[in-house]
Amino acid sequence: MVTKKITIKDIARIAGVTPTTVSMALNNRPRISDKTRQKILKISNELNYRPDLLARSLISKKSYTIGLVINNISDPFFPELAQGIEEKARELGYNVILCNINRSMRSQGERIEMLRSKGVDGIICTTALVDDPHIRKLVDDNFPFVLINRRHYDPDLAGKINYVVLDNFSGGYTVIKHLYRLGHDRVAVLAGNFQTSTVIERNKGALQAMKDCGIKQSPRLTIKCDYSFEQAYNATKKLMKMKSPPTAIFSHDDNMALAAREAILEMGLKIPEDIALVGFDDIRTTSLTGIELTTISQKKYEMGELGVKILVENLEKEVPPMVNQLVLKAQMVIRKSCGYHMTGYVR
Amino acid sequence: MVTKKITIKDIARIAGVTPTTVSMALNNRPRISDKTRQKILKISNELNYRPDLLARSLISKKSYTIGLVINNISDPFFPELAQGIEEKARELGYNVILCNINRSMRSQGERIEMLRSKGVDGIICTTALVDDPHIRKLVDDNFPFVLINRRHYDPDLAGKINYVVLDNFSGGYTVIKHLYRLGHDRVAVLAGNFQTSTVIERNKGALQAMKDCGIKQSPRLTIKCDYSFEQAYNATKKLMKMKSPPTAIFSHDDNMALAAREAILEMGLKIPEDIALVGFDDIRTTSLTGIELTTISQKKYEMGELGVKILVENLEKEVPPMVNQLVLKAQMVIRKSCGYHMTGYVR
DNA sequence: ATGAAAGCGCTAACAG
DNA sequence: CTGTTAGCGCTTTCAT
Repeated sequence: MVTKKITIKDIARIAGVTPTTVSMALNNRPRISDKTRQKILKISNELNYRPDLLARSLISKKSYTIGLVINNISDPFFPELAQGIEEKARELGYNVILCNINRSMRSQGERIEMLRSKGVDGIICTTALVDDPHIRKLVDDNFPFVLINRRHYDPDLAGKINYVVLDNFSGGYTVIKHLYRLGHDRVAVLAGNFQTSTVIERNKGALQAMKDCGIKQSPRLTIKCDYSFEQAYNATKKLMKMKSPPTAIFSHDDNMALAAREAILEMGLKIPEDIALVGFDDIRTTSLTGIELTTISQKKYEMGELGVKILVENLEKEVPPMVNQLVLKAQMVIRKSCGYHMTGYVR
Repeated sequence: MVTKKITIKDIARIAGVTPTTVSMALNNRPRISDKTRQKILKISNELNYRPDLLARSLISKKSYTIGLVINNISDPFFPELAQGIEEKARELGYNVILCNINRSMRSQGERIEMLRSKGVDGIICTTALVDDPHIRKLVDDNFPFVLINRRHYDPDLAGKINYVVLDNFSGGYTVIKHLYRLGHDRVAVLAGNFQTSTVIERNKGALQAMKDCGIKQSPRLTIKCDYSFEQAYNATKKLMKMKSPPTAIFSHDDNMALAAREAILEMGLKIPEDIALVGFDDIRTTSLTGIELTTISQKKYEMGELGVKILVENLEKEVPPMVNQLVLKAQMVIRKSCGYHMTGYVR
């Protein structure tokens, strides 16, 4: 049995006042005499009083809790993001309910419903698809939320959704341009899920760069791997066995790039001598000696912080605040896997 | 403005019944005519009714939410653990509030209080110190909780605390024995925080193995690095500059081992030729080609699942269930960093 | 400066 | 089968 719960009634009884007074005293409201307040504070300390925030939320319609919807906390992109979110939320007085949806978009809807039922004040979603009906519903219901690393493409919703994203187009563009200048005009792309803005934009950027460089990309060189290590591994093996294999691989995330690396090394090939490799996200592992993956950096922690900041502004401003749509600049981290350190730019 | 909230009152009014009936119908209680139930269900669907779980919790004293206290979700040990926890919790009908306490034990107490105020049904704690007063308080209050990867040493509490841990003693023992058999009798230890059972036991195991092997360990070879990458990096540099440097390093976690690796490689030394290296935890990065760190495996996902399972059993059994203290077997993953593949066991 | 009464949304005990 | 009443713990008018 958990020890009996102390309520303001108990304190009131002991202090010889009413619950109202106790409530007022504990919430530092004015119009309570110092003497009474002190007495109440003392008793509440002695009894180890712990306010029931659920009861308070029932009245105030504020739970000071936000929901975080992510694919999978084990994907190395998310821990830092989640840390930024949790720590910023905490700083602003909020708790975070974590929801792993593991790629099942069906479950995304349920989880969002659950979060709303549990009274979260807002939601941070990192899993939205470009035509996601659940996101549309949130907008329709005027429920506060922010997308991180995702956009929604519905034109009706265009100006209404808060988001924090990297400039993914520019990221994809930069990578291909970089590779081209290093002499690569046959670049395979290991792509994520094409239902997400992230992938669509990275890919668009890549294609645009190819076009600008006069490369015509064979569709066979763009392979949908859905952010899966295994799929990327297998795809790479297949790519390298082609009659004329690519001379470089651009992976939509570092995790798949690491998978490609395993495949490549296992085949006895060398990075970057035999094949250049570029990732995306700049997860920690990429900087280790011997890995040294060229990649696009993402300030994951800061993105998390920003998302929370925007969300909480929405929650706490009386007037509906402006919609915030942040697009962070993409920056390339050049390491050894692209071969830059060996040759520099050819042209 | 968020769209006005639909309550059972609204449904009741429309259906021409009382809120009680609606409540009963929606909760699938017997004694409601099928006709009424159907009508109520239909209306509640049409109105997009979403039950207010906070209100329900206020009565039932159950929130179906558990608190997860960890140091830092960005530490690579935790994401998989958290995933196991979240997914198992979800399967059992619970949500998870994530609390990063980032090594500030002061904050641990506050976070636990906050979680309890928010009405969590139980707590999973991965940060407890061996004499942690907050844990003692939970026991005193009879509040349901489970430690993961931690034990508490208070003899009064010995039989009362649920936990899931690896056999850390055996882990430490195995590593040293392994290194000794490979010819290493001068092994440095990069240690975590000695206020945790994890570290105390890993170290005890290591010392016992040294004793059994007839090694007398210089205290200068055991260095407290507090699980910090930077501290481990610096410590390694210092170690390697000693007059007679160690021939092997045992790190209390993989993260510090990777730091040691960076330091070693930067100094132009080779692993394992110049120095053998063994980690702990078997995080993903360790298996990559070129890293190939020998380590002690931890089934992080499963530990998380087990923790939740034990906790929820505690929450849902009418009779106070047995205390569960699970000690999982430690298993070594031999890769290249210890040199086994080159020499095998000498004796 | 304090108290009395009402109610947040829901459920449970007891009637009818 | 359904309604009435009461109450979870807290806050919030409105009195006094």
